[in-house]
Amino acid sequence: MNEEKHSGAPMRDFSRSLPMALLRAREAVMDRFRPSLREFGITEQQWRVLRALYGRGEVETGALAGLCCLLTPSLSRILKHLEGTGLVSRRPAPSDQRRTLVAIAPAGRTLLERRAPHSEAQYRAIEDAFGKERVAALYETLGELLNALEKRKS
Amino acid sequence: MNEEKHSGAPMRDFSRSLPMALLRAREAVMDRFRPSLREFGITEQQWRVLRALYGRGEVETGALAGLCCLLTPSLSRILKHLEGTGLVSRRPAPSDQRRTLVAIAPAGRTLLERRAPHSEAQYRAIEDAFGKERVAALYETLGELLNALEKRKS
DNA sequence: GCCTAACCATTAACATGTTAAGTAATATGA
DNA sequence: TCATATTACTTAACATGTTAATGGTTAGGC
Repeated sequence: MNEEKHSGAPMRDFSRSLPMALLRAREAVMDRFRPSLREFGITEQQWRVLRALYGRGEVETGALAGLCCLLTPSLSRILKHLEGTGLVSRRPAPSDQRRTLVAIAPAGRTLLERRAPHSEAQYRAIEDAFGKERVAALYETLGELLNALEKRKS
Repeated sequence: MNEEKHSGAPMRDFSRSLPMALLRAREAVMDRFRPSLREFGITEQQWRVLRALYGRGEVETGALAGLCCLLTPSLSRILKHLEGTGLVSRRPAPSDQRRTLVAIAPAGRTLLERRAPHSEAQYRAIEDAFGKERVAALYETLGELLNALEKRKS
């Protein structure tokens, strides 16, 4: 079932889509974190930015985008919002006026430290449900997949 | 390094974020598919819809959303676009006028069958880079993670 | 020093993600 | 059968994803 007759090779089964499999898994994980994010009035991406800035001093916009896995246009809008609500601060780099240095602001630090325990609780729940060693192994596998794919991109 | 002194427990390292790890991996994979999607003038989500409809006859909107891992508001807009460009067709279900039945149209089928070989080529490249067995094992692990998380959501 | 290329961030435009509200059709129960 | 709740989809509003274009800023060659 779920197949068609064609001249060429049969179509790959839809369940064997790597992007879909990764997306589904990510959504299942995020479902655990979304309630607390909503409770703190912050989006997933805004959280990623605060999370990346925490304990890191000033970071350039481009580097921050890499850390958060965001494209710079998205980050640009997110920073505008975070700066507006006083969670981060921005200033041009003294040595190079093209660059912008971003840092977490006191309000951002406070928000992050308040939500962190909620986040950790969900991590524990996930490890309980799936197994701590299996979670660790998954990090390992995903990191290796990254290494394998990032060399020689076609 | 990358730590701070606080009263409570130390902050989880940013590299140990499961959503981030899954997102990074997915982005690395998608980087392989995006050029061909662009070449065929279609977005990732539009492709997912065509891919899900292919070989499946008529599908209700709600079920289609589940198959594609899309929320229904997003799918609603995507279907409007796909119907406008003649890639899918929609009609109300005869038995229940609330429901909408969606099917892939001939133009959609043609587009899908033309792009499929490009997509398969990238799958082969990924399997060559990471190992066919390791890719299969990853599908397995992600599926089991899904099972573990979808029971008793808190 | 000056012109140009390269660089970095932002803005623009369109598509999607996310939550809430709206609308029409069906099911339910008094 | 009629009011009500429920269901399925759509719209709305705001935030982000994605690619292209814009606008300052610095670097290099001359």
